[in-house]
Amino acid sequence: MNEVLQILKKNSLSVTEGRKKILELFIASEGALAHADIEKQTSNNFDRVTVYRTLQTFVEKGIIHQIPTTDNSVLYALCRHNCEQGHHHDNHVHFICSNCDKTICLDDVTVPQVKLPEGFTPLQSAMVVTGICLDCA
Amino acid sequence: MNEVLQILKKNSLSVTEGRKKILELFIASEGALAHADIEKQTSNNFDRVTVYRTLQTFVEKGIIHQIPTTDNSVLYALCRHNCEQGHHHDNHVHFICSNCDKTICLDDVTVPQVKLPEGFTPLQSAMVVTGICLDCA
DNA sequence: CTATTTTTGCAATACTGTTGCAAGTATTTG
DNA sequence: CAAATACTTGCAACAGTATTGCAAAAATAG
Repeated sequence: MNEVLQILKKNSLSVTEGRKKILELFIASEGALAHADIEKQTSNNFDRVTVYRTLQTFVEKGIIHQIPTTDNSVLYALCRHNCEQGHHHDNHVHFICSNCDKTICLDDVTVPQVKLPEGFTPLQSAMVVTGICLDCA
Repeated sequence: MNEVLQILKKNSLSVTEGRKKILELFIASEGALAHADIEKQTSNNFDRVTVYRTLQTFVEKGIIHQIPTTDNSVLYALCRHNCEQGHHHDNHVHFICSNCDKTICLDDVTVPQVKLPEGFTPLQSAMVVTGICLDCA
């Protein structure tokens, strides 16, 4: 409960109902959340615009990070390993369960380096693995 | 030119203007294409719906594959290494240039295997690397 | 060339995301 | 603690993106 306040303060964000609620959702949820999930789970207590802006703010502050998908949706997840200043978000692997459709951050699995062809300079890498998760096994 | 017909026949698809044109676009383009690119480059000769349906059909047949991104757009690219039946699409690395914004399939760079925590079974892996490409170096 | 199957385009609809601005809420400071 | 300031929210309007049903048109099979 206090965790939420700490995070907001630490990032010099005003403490508002919306931000508290949305942060709590992320903390409570195991996996990643899409914008639509959040709207549903807050029972439309907040304006769509507010949710968009809150997510954007959280991404900028490095509180959450975005996960790439192939289905035209963007997923968001908490940065657990207290990443600083919005850097280093993408160095863990994301797992999407094809059974329960949950997206899980494998915080302990780092994205391996790959050898790129001559002339390509890597800056950031993202990796998404699809398969069957722990709960569905 | 004939390549296009071959591909369509091989997948038992009717040969139509739209499909031919869109396939030609993919063959001509080095990188990946978004739905919007295709609409622009066909000068709106085809209905938006037709483009959507064509892309969907091509994905189902395994002619093209989707590339995950974090900005709510889906990119499509040709499967070069004649993947069969829609399998094995995601085993090469995709590169997005942060300078020119092109997305390039690195067909020769395969996605490395990662060790997942106990209980997770991988089926498919996708990897996207962001950085500076050959042309922008 | 005709019959059948497949694909297209239109219309309607729904979802997703963004911006400006006024009103409201949170924080700062004296 | 109250007033001043700064920040956040909600509304309205808008733009872009994606989906579905159905009738017309085109492609393929016989």
